[in-house]
Amino acid sequence: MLGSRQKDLLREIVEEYIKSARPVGSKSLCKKFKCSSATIRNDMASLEEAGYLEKTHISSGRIPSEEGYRYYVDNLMEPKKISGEDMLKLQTIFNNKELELNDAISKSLEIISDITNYTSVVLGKSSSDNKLQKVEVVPINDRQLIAIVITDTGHVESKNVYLEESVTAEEISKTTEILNKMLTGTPIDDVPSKLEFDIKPIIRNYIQNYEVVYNAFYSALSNFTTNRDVRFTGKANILKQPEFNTVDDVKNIISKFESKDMVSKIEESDDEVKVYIGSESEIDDSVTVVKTKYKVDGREGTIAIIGPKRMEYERVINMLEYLKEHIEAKGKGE
Amino acid sequence: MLGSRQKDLLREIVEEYIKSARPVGSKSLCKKFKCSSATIRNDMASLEEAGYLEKTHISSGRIPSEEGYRYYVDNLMEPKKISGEDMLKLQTIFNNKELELNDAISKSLEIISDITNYTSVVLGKSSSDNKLQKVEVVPINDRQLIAIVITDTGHVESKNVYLEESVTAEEISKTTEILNKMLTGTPIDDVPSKLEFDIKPIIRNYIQNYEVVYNAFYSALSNFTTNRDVRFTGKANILKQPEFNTVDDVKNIISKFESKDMVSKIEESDDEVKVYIGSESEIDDSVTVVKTKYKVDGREGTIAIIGPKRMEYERVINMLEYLKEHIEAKGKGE
DNA sequence: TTTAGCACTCAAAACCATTTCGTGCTAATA
DNA sequence: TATTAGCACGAAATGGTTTTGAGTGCTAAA
Repeated sequence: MLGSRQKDLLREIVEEYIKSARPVGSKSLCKKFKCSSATIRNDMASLEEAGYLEKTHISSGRIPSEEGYRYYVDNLMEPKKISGEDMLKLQTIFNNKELELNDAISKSLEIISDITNYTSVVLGKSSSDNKLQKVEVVPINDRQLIAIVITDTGHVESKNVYLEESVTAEEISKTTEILNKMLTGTPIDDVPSKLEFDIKPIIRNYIQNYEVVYNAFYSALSNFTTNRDVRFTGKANILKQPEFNTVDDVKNIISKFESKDMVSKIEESDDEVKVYIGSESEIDDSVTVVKTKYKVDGREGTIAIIGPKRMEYERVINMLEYLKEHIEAKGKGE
Repeated sequence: MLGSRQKDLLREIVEEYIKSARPVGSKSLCKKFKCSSATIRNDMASLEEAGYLEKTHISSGRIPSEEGYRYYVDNLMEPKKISGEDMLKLQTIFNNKELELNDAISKSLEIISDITNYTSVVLGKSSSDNKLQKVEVVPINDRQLIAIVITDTGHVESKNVYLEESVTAEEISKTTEILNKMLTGTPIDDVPSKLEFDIKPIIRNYIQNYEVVYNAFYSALSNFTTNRDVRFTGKANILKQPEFNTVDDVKNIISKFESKDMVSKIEESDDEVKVYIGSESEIDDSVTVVKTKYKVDGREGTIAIIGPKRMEYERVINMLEYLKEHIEAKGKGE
């Protein structure tokens, strides 16, 4: 167990390192603790023993280890309160009634990225567990239609329908009617099988050239993009952080950011604002991810901030909490 | 004017440098030209005089200048023919009938990025000069609607409509009817003014609580995202190129890639495949952009490959030409 | 027009000494 | 027992020197 001065010391070291990005030495803490550097060194040694501090080389100052950051976040951070300045900047966004919720979220994260120099992400919830509410069909020309699928949560996805031969307008509208009658309320994932087993036989009875129509709609509606709405802001920001100062570091982190499974690693299922430090992030040992889920009338998403482990934890956590609250309030309020 | 051996020499130097990324010296070309290094040096000096070659320092080998690449692309490249291997990889995509055109384009560019280690971009045409073809309105709940706007070229954009008070279904459908009657054929850019001056007075006559309805639709339909459909693939690829070997180079190029006006600099209006070398690219002096416009029944877009100036020009140009052809064929064919 | 030969340049690598920062340890002290 | 002063030591960063190697320009001869 840590003594009280040791806790203070750990906090001081973490915060100093967050500010300066340089290993902190014993001498620099003397005044603050009103004792000699030797005393500090003794405590530092205990903290290192306990796994909360590290050295970059045998005779360097100390930097926090992953566990050190964790302990700081869990036990040492000051009570949470967003700074007035930060709040002000975000407020203007949410006061603007004109802005759609999605745009407001994007804009907020842009601001956060700009003022913190970290990277931010919005990740819309996949629509796979949504239910189909309506299909609209709009003719573009005699061989092409657009099918617009709307889910119960308001998600819209449009698909092109290419007909191999032209089909009369009545046949299209009859098909649309059948699709709506049969598919409303169907979970998106079940649409393909329902098309094949329930709808195909019915269309056959009503439509002359039913194969053309069926094939066209089947290929349009069978593969819904699990296309999530993903918006990154400030990917290049993280490069401003001094920890990325060799070519390899930079290349490595950029590659991670661009990789295909990046998105899956950001998704969050916890309602609280959570902090994933270094290896906990699963993205890269050198970064921390702060993220949370938001829920707006059945529609969910994740918002996340990615920065170096040496991140301004309090500030980011506070901003994210504030943002989450306001997103959910705006979602209800309007 | 360049002598015939000088042309051969320039070609050889460009191609060697593209392969090796290292300045090429006079001695290494002796065997190929069956002469001494001194002779080569003389010709190199002329080529440098003419502006086609450069030195990295006073006693280094030569590298092509921007003009050197330009001359190579315009006059020295071999006749264009895509390699069988590259073609094979792209063919599989276009043989897959299931794939939608947009997906096929994305997939092709993914492949190109993977096999070349360059970055590729698809840029859908902006919808600003499209005309509104239809507005569909779908109720989500009593305070929220979704307005779906479809253009004559098949572009679909959905907007959320938030009502301040609930409005009857009849009023909504009446409004929809009016919108469609008045707005069909209107260029997207003119929608806001038409709403205000033509439609507002009419709605007033038909709808009880017309202000609520009008305000809701106005804020939904007044700002169309000039949101272009932009898809980058392999942004991190360019970092594999040896020219980006200092931290600053890497940071610089990544920042350029992430900057807001990147998109506008990629758009292409020429039907041919065009090459923009270094400063011609307007993105960064260290990159080359190869790009072309494609047109599929009235819908246009740009496809582009971004790589170092030291790019495999022939290969990229050939692939892009092949791709453009097949996109347009597929667009017609189905 | 081509070539051999030579002097010269510059970048990169290797080497070395010096400085700086901060440590661990020991022994003395409060 | 906790703190402190003092000292020897380690590693990184800094800066200067030398060496090496690739490749050039120029001149004079073939």
